[in-house]
Amino acid sequence: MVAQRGEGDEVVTTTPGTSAAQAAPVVPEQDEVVVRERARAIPEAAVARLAVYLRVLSGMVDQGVTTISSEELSAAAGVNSAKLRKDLSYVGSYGTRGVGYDVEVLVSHIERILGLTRKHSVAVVGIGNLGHALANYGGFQSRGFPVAALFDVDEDLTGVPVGGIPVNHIDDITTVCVEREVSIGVIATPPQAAQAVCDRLVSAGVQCILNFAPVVLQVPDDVEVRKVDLAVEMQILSFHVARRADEASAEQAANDLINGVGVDRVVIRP
Amino acid sequence: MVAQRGEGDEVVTTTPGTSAAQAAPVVPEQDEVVVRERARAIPEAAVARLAVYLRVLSGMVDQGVTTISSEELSAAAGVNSAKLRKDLSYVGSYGTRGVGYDVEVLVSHIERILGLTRKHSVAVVGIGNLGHALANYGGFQSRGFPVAALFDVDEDLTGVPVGGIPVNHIDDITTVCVEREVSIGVIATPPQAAQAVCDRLVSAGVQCILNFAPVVLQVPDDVEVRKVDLAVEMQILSFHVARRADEASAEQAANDLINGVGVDRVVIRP
DNA sequence: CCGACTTTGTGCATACCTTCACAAGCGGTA
DNA sequence: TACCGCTTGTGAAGGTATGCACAAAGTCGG
Ligand SMILES: NC(=O)c1ccc[n+]([C@@H]2O[C@H](COP(=O)([O-])OP(=O)(O)OC[C@H]3O[C@@H](n4cnc5c(N)ncnc54)[C@H](O)[C@@H]3O)[C@@H](O)[C@H]2O)c1
Ligand SMILES: NC(=O)c1ccc[n+]([C@@H]2O[C@H](COP(=O)([O-])OP(=O)(O)OC[C@H]3O[C@@H](n4cnc5c(N)ncnc54)[C@H](O)[C@@H]3O)[C@@H](O)[C@H]2O)c1
Repeated sequence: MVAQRGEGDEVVTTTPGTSAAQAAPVVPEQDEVVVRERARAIPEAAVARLAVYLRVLSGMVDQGVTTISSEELSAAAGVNSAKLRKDLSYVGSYGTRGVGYDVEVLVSHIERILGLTRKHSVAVVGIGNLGHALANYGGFQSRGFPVAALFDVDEDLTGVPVGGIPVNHIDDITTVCVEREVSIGVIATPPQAAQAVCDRLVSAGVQCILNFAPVVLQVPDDVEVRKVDLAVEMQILSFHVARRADEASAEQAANDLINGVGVDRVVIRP
Repeated sequence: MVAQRGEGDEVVTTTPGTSAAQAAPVVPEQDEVVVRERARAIPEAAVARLAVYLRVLSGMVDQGVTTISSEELSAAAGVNSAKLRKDLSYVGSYGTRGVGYDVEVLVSHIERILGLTRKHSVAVVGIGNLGHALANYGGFQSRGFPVAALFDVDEDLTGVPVGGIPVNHIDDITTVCVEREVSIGVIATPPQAAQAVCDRLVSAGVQCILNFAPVVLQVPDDVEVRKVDLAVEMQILSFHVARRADEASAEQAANDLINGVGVDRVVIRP
């Protein structure tokens, strides 16, 4: 077991001399304060799933469901129920054995872990096809990610309101981002401009970036980038089509073989 | 070692009686034909990266680069070079020791593995904000994923050309998809409609789906779904913001502690 | 209050992925 | 040809994530 669970362990201190008591896997060195935080212990994959559970649970709340079992929730989220329970155990133990989880309690705890108790203002850069769609999309606002600023290099767009917010010129990015406390930057510019835009966002103090441009961004260690890359998604799907076709033709070939030789059955091994 | 590499091993057969020769990890049962295909052996994570390498390499071709080392390519793709070499080894051994990889050769082999030698026609369902952006996006066409059909339930849209293609009514989905050999369906409808649209795509024979609607789709085993979920991406970023803030405040608290007690240094353990 | 039943939380085995480290192989050079 | 330096390809190790299976812990009916 790696994760330290339980409510009051955000900060564990070991005053020099008084050590040795801890059942920690790593022995703290002499004269050292060990600060361990729960957050870091949650695997990234689990975080992504928690966000999905949260959405499913929100739907449940709307339907008036008050309690849900891991089996039901996992089915709705399309995952294995053991995995779901393990994911929830990172958040804490808020279920009742024999009953399940209280939906509202779970929602509030997942929200806390995901940091959704704070507001996260979003800036969209590049108000073209995609930028327009994003700016007009209501799904951000409603989930606690208000779009607070829009930027484009095109001067014809400057001042034009899109989705209720006037577009700013890219040159004002630092001032506006600081002023409106932007914490997430969304890049929807052509690929050529993406790295430059990213650099400007970073120097404006933005530490989280969602990138739609098909380029690999280079950023400092303290900046978190996530990319949405449709070409990659398509190609992964294409790979699966190809794999399926290969399998089918292999099976076909094997079956032909059977008809020639005297074999009983064909097994496709993983 | 699990992966069977080399060119001519797509179909390995063991005729009954003549077995025992194979150095396979699993002993084939009596009277059984074992068909093993290379494709399945490539980990999903590697496939996603191969798509990224492919794009970087395409850029290299345009710049006139003919040869590239794993070190250079991995830097450009933002991954560890050992990982890159292992990923490429799934594709085959096409590098030259002491030199690197021939860019064009690599491109063609990755394209082959990803199944990009075939054309994959795409249908977009739900021509709203996002659907318009997708239909107008040139990036699909240029990468071998022509948008071949658009669908919407809104009759005012029927027949209206978007990005050069007239919108069809959703009720014609089966006929049109079959006719135009659609192999990938993109769902850009409101969440409420997504599952129904998905079902219709599946019964039209579409086996690959890219879903933008924030719902978990239920599909048969032989259908591959990938989702693009902006809310989840945002929430993962939010989690990192929260984690960073926690770390900062923990360190702050610890430093305060130091000033009170007599401690030498603070270590934040992973 | 008890016992049957349900469901959580988690130890453990397994599978998967990443990273290191280095032998093998290749081109260039003398 | 023989050597040298560079880079690939890949065992092996380590780490992370997944899924099973079950004890622990609760509910609920009697
Ligand atoms: N449209 C889609 O559906 C879609 C899908 C997947 C990926 N993408 C990617 O998203 C990005 C945007 O796509 P799009 O179709 O909206 O393109 P677009 O050409 O319609 O819009 C790009 C916008 O960015 C602005 N821009 C250019 N340089 C800029 C800079 N330096 N600073 C600020 N703004 C700048 C342009 O003025 C324009 O308004 C591209 O990288 C594209 O590859 C788009
Ligand atoms: N707009 C964005 O930037 C954005 C971002 C992330 C996710 N999404 C998601 O993408 C989806 C579409 O978003 P949008 O902003 O384009 O919505 P939208 O309301 O602008 O467009 C939805 C379109 O789907 C059509 N539609 C509804 N029911 C349909 C059905 N049964 N069959 C076919 N078409 C149908 C509607 O007529 C409309 O044209 C939503 O699920 C949304 O959550 C959108």
